[in-house]
Amino acid sequence: MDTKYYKIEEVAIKTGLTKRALRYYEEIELIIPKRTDASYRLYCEEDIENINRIKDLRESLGFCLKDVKVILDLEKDFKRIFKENLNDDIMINKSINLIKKQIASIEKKELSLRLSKEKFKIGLTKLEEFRKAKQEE
Amino acid sequence: MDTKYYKIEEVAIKTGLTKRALRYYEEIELIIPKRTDASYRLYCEEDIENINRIKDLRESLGFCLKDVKVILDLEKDFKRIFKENLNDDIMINKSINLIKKQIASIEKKELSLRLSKEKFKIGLTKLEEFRKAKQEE
DNA sequence: TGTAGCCTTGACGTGAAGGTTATAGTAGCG
DNA sequence: CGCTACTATAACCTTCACGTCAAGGCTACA
Repeated sequence: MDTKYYKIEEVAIKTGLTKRALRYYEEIELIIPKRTDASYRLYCEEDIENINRIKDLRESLGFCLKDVKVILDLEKDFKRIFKENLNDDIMINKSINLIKKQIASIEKKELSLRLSKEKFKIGLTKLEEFRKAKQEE
Repeated sequence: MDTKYYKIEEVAIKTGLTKRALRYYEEIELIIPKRTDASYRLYCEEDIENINRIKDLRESLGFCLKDVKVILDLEKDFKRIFKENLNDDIMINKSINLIKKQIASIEKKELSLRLSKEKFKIGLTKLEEFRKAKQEE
């Protein structure tokens, strides 16, 4: 496999994170890139996908990096189960339960968002009507 | 108006926040309760509504307290406009634009959540099928 | 009137998520 | 070979959102 690798600055530009953030993510074992002989970090495509995923989970959805780690670890287990055709009941059930929890947490957030949006939309309509009335005054 | 007022501990229990958090919210001018003569904090119903809103905006939606302040201030303006029947074009337009921004930001979050949930659901189905297949082995 | 159980204001501590600065190694180019 | 632009680690600094004492004031009730 001749996978393409990216150095830290390219990744920073591609993802919009800072180099410090990327190094920090390695510090907390969230994204661990390969290294060159001179120990330059080398990120592969999958790393970048995960970094974008992290950005989204944090910025849009308000997960902290600890939560994010749980999610990424879950997906890792997940891939291993299929790849290695594991027959580990305990692990499979653990993964299933964790996924269900994540889905429930997402659905809770979705509900909050819907309600919040409704509130704003009603306000918007009222304000626009108010403005129109004032203009016709 | 004989509004009901609550002391800090009652509010903490009612809202699930800590007393320290409530004091902090006052420190950053997010929720500023009235005071007794002995300067005990007295929260009214509207304060409590706002506190619950803050909880939701933060915990579920991942807004930081600064963002929350912008939103609450917006709602305050909003109420003033109607209550005082203001004819301040600039303020009305500012409010409308801010609300639109908030709605857009919420819709972005909704999209992220939908995608994230889809991903988990697909994974869940695959895992459950996998487990079933293993059990029948 | 005393005392238990609230409340107040400081002031310092803490964990998360990086920012910043300093010092030094490395890679490519003329 | 030297220069420039990258990279590395390490150490310290910052902001947010509170937690945690400490020292003292207020209130209700026996």
